[in-house]
Amino acid sequence: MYQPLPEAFYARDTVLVARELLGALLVHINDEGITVGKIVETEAYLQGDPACHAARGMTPRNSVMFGPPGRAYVYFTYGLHYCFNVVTAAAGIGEAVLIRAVEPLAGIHLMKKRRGRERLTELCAGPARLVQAFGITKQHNNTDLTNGPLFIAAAAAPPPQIHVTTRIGIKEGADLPLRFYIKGNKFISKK
DNA sequence: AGTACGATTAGCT
DNA sequence: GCTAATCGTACTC
Repeated sequence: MYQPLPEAFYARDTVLVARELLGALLVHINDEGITVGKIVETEAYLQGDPACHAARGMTPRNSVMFGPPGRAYVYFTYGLHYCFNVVTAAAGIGEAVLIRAVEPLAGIHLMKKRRGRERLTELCAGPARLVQAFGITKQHNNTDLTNGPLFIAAAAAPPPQIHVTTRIGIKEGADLPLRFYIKGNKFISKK
């Protein structure tokens, strides 16, 4: 029913991918059930960008970013949270798009159970929140988003109006306009 | 071997 | 608005 976007979708300019991911559907199927949400907020992390994990060369943690596009880059931060990215561009480049917020569409009961929250706006508005709501774990790091239980499907609606701002929660590169979200959407992580 | 800190969140003032 | 929670990672000595 949902068809994963092909590797060719991810193997393009990272900013373009970040913009075109808005409206696309994040899908995860596991033994607990299926969860689906519309991607409403993304951030691009680029080569030569001081905020990018890959900016200072390859390390064990960021090596996935240098791998083929269309893989999941899941990293641990603040001692208790995970964030989910899609690897973009081409192998060896080290760029990715952080998925920052999703609008819940299906599997909402499961999301509520995983999050321990009832309000829809508290389920998937924030990078670590959506990871928890979708049951994404460190086991998904480096998994193939074009062929597997965790994937992204093409948008069901025409391209949305996009708002561009600076990125959230970073110190270096904080002035770059690399955050994208769907104008007027109620499930954004922050105004 | 030691240490500083982070692409966050929740709860409290 | 402020800050504790919490630990893997990267970097220094």
